[in-house]
Amino acid sequence: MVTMADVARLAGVNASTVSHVLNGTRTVSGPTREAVLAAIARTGYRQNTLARSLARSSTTTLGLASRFVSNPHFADLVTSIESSARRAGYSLVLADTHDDPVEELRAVHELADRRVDGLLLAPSVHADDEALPFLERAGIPAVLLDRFAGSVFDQVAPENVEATALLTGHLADAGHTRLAFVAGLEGLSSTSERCEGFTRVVSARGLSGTVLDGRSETAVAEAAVLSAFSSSSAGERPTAVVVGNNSMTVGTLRALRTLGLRIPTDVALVCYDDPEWADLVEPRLTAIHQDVPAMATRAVTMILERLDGTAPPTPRRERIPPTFRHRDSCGCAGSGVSAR
Amino acid sequence: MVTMADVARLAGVNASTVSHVLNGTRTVSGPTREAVLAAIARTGYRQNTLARSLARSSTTTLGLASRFVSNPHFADLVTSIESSARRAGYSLVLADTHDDPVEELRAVHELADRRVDGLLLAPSVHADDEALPFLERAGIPAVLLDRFAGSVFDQVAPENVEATALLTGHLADAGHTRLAFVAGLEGLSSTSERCEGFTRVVSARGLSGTVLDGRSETAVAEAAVLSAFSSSSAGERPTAVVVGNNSMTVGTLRALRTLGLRIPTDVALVCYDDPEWADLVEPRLTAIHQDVPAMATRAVTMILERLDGTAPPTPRRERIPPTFRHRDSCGCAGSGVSAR
DNA sequence: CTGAAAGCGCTAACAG
DNA sequence: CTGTTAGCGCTTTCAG
Repeated sequence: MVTMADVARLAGVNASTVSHVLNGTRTVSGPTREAVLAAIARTGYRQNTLARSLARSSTTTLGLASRFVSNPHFADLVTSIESSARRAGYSLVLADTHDDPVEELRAVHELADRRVDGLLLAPSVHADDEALPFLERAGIPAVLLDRFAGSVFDQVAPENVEATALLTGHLADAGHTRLAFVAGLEGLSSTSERCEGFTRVVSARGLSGTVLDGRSETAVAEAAVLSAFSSSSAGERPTAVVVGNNSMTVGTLRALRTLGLRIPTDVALVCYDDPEWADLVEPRLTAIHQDVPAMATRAVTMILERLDGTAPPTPRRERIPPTFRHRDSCGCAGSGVSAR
Repeated sequence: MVTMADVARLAGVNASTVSHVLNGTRTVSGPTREAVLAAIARTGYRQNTLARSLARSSTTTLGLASRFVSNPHFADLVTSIESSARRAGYSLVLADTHDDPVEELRAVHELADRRVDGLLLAPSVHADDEALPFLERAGIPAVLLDRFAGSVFDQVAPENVEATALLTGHLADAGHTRLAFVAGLEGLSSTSERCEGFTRVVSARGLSGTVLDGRSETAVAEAAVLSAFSSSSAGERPTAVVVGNNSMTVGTLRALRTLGLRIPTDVALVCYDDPEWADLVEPRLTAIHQDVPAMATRAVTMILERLDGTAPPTPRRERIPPTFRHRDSCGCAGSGVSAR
């Protein structure tokens, strides 16, 4: 690879001059600049970001640590983050946390070792134990994504409690009295918040509410629903179910089909998260749609503000409001009226 | 941040010794190693990958350049690549090509500037013009993913021609004579190959085959199908359609529903790509399922072999065989028999 | 307006 | 078994 020194030699100038024309960091005379540019063109010189980063102790890189696999929003998330990041001149490095504290710590270490300027983290269940303290100690600016944890970093997540309460209330309004909730991975703030929304409505209205553990996974949710619905007689089983997220909705649908239960006739269904195919299935799914791109770009903005010092001194906690998509799977009177 | 020199000082040794215990690159006496390790623990020292990479001229980083947005396989792809990469000790840096030659070149430059050791690229339509020659000139090991382009790099992609021919033949076997094909972005090898599979069967059997341009996008496909099916009378319009990929399947389904056409009664449907929800819609989709994780891990293996010199001198071109998932949307006699 | 020189934090001969 | 000494390729004072 051709280096800056090579270019300098060819242009008959000092390396520092080459650096300065490249970075526009001091005024360079017309002819000199031309010579340098010519030499660059002739040699096909490309700056070595590594050396540059080392010298400036800044990498213009953002790290994203999140669970990759079985995260339905992952593609959206990465796409939005990458584009806002690179609009600001930053690259993106990834590390998978697997939603496991050990892997998460490894991921965060890895990113820290690569000296990312800032870090976006979807905190795992026990992020407060190791990962967050490490980041704080290391002084790495971070924003927490999708879930809340600790209190020293900026956080941005969708609103969960009210949204799930809305979903639950919607079923109750339609006359259902025996409800089930398919819950996500235990310990995540998103899980407990959605659970809270469900429980709140159930107790406020004196309904019966069963919470099933779907562990945020398709297969687990499928098994949980299968066993819950097949073990109870038709007169006792829930007549409506609220699903806690995307992947578990897939599992729930599979389970109900296996059981031969029709939606919404035999059991009504509503879900947190609005998959791309929500309006393609029969019946179309009534769902809470979260604005992943908004959350992603907001997170990037927050981290950039931390980096350039324009952020407020105290950590921010923000909620992105989701929207209700009223379709047919709820089986309520007004079903089929709105939204696509 | 604490540096290696700090650790060395604290341990009462030379920096090189610290380096060697960290890398296991020469034998260090028990006590010395202990001292170093203790110092590392006490200081919370973390290696600076930047400096290390600069000194070793190797970053143990792989770059992935691909279209992010509206790539249904993206999440799978990244997940698989990241995990195989990090099993081998490599990190992953991303850059979005947007499937546009200009953005692609920018992406590739960016990755090159970061001195990735190897590059995985889903080549855009005109990758041969700029991006590939650049990589070749720069001597950056690369493997092409998902589509073929040029002939100097290793390539791995799903089989397209036979798979699409199979899909088309399946419809023909069921008695359809007027077929339509919703094609992807023009210029991609995957598009032309799938088109070829369709066309081959259509002409071999003397059928009528219309090719619609869906540009690999949901909305475009939707519009194309909408206009094609509404402009022709019931007696002339295709009775079966083959869709070229995932995103366009969504568009096609939406269009058919808008038109009030029932599947498979009014029009039979089969598609290349097997979305997660293929068995959740009514009717369940008959589809070609490609093994994205297999392709991803194979690509990583190939690049690693290039890096450690175990790869054959001549570029490899490999196909990952997809599988046929026979479900109900084809409406053929045997429908509903197999697969979930 | 431009050159010289010191360093960023680490690795890797080269000595001993 | 361990210390010294050059770099890796760039940025950035400091002079001039």
